[in-house]
Amino acid sequence: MADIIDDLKYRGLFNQVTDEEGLREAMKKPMAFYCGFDPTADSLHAGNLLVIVIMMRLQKAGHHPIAVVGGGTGMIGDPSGRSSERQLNTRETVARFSERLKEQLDRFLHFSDGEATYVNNNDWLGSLSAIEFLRDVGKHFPLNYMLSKESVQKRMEAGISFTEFSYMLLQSFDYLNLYERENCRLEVGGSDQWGNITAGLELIRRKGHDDPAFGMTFPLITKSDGTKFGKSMGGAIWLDPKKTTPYEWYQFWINASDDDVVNYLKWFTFLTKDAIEALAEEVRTHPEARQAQKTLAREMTRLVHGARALEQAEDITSALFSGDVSKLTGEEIEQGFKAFPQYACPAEESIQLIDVLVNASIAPSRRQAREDISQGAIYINGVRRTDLNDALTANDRIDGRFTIIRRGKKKYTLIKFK
RNA sequence: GGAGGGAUAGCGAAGAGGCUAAACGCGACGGACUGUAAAUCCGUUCCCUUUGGGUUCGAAGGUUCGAAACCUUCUCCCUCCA
Repeated sequence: MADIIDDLKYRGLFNQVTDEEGLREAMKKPMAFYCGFDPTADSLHAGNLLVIVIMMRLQKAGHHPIAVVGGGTGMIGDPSGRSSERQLNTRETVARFSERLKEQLDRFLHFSDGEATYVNNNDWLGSLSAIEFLRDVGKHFPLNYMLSKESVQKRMEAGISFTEFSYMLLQSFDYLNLYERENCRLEVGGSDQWGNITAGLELIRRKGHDDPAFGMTFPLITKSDGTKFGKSMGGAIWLDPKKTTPYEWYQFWINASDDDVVNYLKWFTFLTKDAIEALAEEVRTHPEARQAQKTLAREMTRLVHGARALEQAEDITSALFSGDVSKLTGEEIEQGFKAFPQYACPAEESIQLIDVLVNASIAPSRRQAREDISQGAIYINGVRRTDLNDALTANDRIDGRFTIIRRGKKKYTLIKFK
């Protein structure tokens, strides 16, 4: 097995480490490491996946992952990388989010069979009294040290509450706890976590622990065009199939630009260096074949949603992008179109196309519907319709039940007749 | 408390009595091209079947044949002085 740190460096996932030589030495033996996840939503998103995959890499290299869900710190809010104060969530919300994250993380790291450990820092932070905290943690941090942190500095102008200011102490207390209870020797995180990680190491040192502990960060990833990674059509890309269907997930990755796709392969897949370099060569020589994008989409969909969902996503993709949806059977449509908006329509003899578009929310207004039709944006079962007075009839129903309407290049809506 | 400046379509920003459903830029959406890419080009972007109609320019009143534009009051924002 190649050196994990070298592998991370190759993949562009290495930002900085507190003591590289020391860590390399320590990693010759299996070690426990941790990474935190903030319960700020009811699902992890594509950006979080990077962190998960990095944990999996370390796990594959023989180390033991501890995933910490911030049920306690999530009550406070991490100021790192943020320009304004966080809106606090209720106790119930944080608890619910935490539970979701645990379920999602389990699928990748496998807590149940002991391959990884799950903890919620609410377990120790929730019952911690203010007095204890100030005596046992706060006493070890000079105010100057805290004030000089970048996360705090950046907020001095815009304002920062005492609550968020204190956040770093809570996270360092996490590390101390894991160090003492789980023999955890490494904390990893995005580069914005450097301040919090080093604060943890500081606390461990000041508590008189000699056994070395480490911190390592990876860069915050960006797209080549400078826009934020992990967004599509304004919305975030989630791991939860109810929020982002496997088909949408597959589409998100296959739409990666040539400039980004090789990076994504390095960051998110477990393909070897040789395999990645071969695909990079493909991008250079045969960009139109989009081998790299296809491989990426396949890998990511299999990883997150499994082989069966991948198969479905590929089936839907080929039907939709060949434009030949009319060949699909009723069964296939029922399976495949779960990913798309649907509209139940009364099965009348004939319905004005414009009315259908508006009723099914494909167009926001009749005026817009007319415009779409006349501009050639509307396809019924794969066939363009440009007549404003066109109507849907029984002939337009596949299997007597379905009509597939496409607006623009790839927005599909399934009309179900009943 | 005093003195000014501002509020215009998703956002930014023109307009200072009729030629304004409101320039321009961005965004968004369509189309062409293409590789489900990028770039580019073209079109649309308040609502309604119309070279036509309706409802808009912070809110409410008023002046006028006619107001986003003028007056009054109110609400909110910003700057300066205390």
